[in-house]
Amino acid sequence: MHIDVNNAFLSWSAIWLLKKGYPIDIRTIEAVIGGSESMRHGIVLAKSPIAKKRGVKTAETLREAKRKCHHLKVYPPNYQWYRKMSKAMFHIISKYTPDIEILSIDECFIDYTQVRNLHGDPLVFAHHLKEEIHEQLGFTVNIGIANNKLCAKMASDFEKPDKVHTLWNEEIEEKMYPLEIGDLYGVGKKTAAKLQELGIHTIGALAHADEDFLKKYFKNQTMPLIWKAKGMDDTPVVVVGEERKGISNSTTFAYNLIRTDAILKNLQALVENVCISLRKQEQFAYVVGVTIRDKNFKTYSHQRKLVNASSNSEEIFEVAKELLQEMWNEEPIRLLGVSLTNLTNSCQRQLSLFEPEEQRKTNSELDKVVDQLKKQYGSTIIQKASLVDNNISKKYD
DNA sequence: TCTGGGGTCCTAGGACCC
DNA sequence: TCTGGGGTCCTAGGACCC
Repeated sequence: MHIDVNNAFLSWSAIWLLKKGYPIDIRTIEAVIGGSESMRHGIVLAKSPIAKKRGVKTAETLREAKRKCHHLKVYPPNYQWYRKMSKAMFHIISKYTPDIEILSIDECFIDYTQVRNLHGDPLVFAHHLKEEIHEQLGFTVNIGIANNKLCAKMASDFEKPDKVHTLWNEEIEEKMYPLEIGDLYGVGKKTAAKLQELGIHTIGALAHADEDFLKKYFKNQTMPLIWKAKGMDDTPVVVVGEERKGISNSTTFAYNLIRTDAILKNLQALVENVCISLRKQEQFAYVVGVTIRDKNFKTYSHQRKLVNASSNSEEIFEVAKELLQEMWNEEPIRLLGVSLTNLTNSCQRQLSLFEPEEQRKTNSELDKVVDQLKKQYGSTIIQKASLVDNNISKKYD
């Protein structure tokens, strides 16, 4: 089964606003959740059903959305609250099975096969679960039931909101083949456009397409594409642990940055954020990456593998600075980002002949003390003097 | 006042090795 | 008659997802 919150951010904000005494339920008006335009974060994060009916699309600019929807109301996101609602929902679902794969803040898969004998008919169960979430938390979900994850995901996307759908193997031709090619999970804008050009407009057409013909255009991706179109998927439900494959933090500035000192200060703040997250989960990173986007929206990234995995803010900042310097062409910078990947749990070190070991130990002790202080007294209790007044605040703290 | 932020996975090319 | 073949690792960029 795939469980998916209907208009997650918007529903969750609606609940929060009602709780605070706001007189209207924003789920019932022309509304979106969107970023601040003056901060240049002005895109649609979630839309109400009526806004959707007017043609408003997720991720389009607020300006565009307002053009389509004259009375559009825009509300800011509240990530802390979203995380609370998300946790509460997964908690309810976890009561029924430990086999839960959390895909994102608002959706998950569960492997019902394992608990079918316990909870009975899947359709009956899904309706019950949907109602329980609605009654306890106040928002609706869609649930898709199928023989595999791909089809369950497709099914939960059928008619919304507050619905349970099945997409059993024998229903694939009837329910999935007529859909547009872009509706297939894993087929995005680019692939959809390529397929359309080749005359393939529906999922069914892709399922029946000539393999050799497609291989000329999609190479290794051809068979996975066709399998998906046929509703084939044998990936298991994997209980996803807390550990991530990578950690990143990026920010679009309200104004393009051109001064080196301002850019470095922001780079350092981003490094601090990702390092703190990394140390929180007691991991170390082998690869440091820096991304910039210039005023023309062109994005560049450089990354470097370290000899020794690290979680040390100073050490990683030094690498990040080098990466930035080697790719920055002095163009005004719109976005700056830092990523840590190739994470590991242990930090065995190759001792260096040249690196002073004492300095390294001091740095990591310093990190520990700073982390502890932040944990005990809040994240604003201590910070680097160079970062005072920095404009990157931790959104997810 | 155009165009977020956090992810995962894949590909292609180059360096390097035997 | 110049320049094979198999492999690994690293990096930059892109597609896709919510």
